[in-house]
Amino acid sequence: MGGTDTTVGMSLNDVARMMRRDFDRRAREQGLSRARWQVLWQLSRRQGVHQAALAEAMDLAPISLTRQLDQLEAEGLVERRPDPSDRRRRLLFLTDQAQPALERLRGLAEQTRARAFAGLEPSDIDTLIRILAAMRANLCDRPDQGD
Amino acid sequence: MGGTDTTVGMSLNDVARMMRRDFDRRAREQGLSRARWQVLWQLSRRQGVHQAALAEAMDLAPISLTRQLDQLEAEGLVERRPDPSDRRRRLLFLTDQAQPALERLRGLAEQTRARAFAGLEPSDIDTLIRILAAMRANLCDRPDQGD
DNA sequence: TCCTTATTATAAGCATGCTTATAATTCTGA
DNA sequence: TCAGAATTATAAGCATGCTTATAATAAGGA
Repeated sequence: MGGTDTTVGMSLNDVARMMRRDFDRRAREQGLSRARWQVLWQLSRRQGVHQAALAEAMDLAPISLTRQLDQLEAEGLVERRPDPSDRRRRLLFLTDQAQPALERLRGLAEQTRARAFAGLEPSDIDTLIRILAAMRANLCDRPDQGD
Repeated sequence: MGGTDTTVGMSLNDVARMMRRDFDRRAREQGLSRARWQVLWQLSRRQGVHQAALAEAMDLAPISLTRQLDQLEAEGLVERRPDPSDRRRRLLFLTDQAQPALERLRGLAEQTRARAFAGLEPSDIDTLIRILAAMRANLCDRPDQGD
């Protein structure tokens, strides 16, 4: 019993789900979900990465990325090219089509962000960013870590 | 372009997912997932509520709760009783079996919580709780809310 | 060299959230 | 009173995360 109520974790999860829902409602008409947009977003700053590295950067199981990439490739937003130096790998690139979609969805994300943080002090948001970074580091993938 | 990077929302989502994963790994051997435990947890403080009200309290779509309750009922942890005053409703109660499961899983949640917040100041955690409460209020279900 | 182990991508199948649709019941207002 | 609207629970089917398993390839050590 560390003192703090375990509900902090539940709240965090709830708020994340509510933001996801808000964004996905906005993005519905655009035909791109939050999850797929996030892949494009990450990829835009790591062109030429291979799938395992991108999955690690996003703290996602590689297989969770595979299906998103299948769809994004089918829609012509992402291209997979063989890696000449390692035939197991496939390198990832955005296509020209991806750029406008990225910008459009960035605008929607900003709307969700603005709604979620309405009325909060900028210093609070900075604190939140700092706390989340620390938590991410704490949780970064080592399955067997006790109390 | 509101100034703040949209990645705050993505980080929040990532961290929530990482906590969920950490908890579910611990809980696997107990046979109860985080989602179902959370239903028990909320129910323990609202015995006799009907499903729509519980869903609203958890900011969940009612149907999302239905399936969890189906399973919890099948496992003997939850009981649904007809509401004599409204035949559409079914009132929810924990069974005696639920209490030990609740306690066990509360311990696991505390482990995940401790890992996630390791090294953070208690004042930071208080700030986080306050920020999350404000965000939840901002996001509370009114689908059409722009920038 | 060649056998063993690790890495990469993927497949299969589960968990849990969602939207949309439906049936039963209740409420409401002419 | 009774027809139409709202509420409650549920079903069907999709999205997206996971674990576990598999096939191809690479790397490393006797």
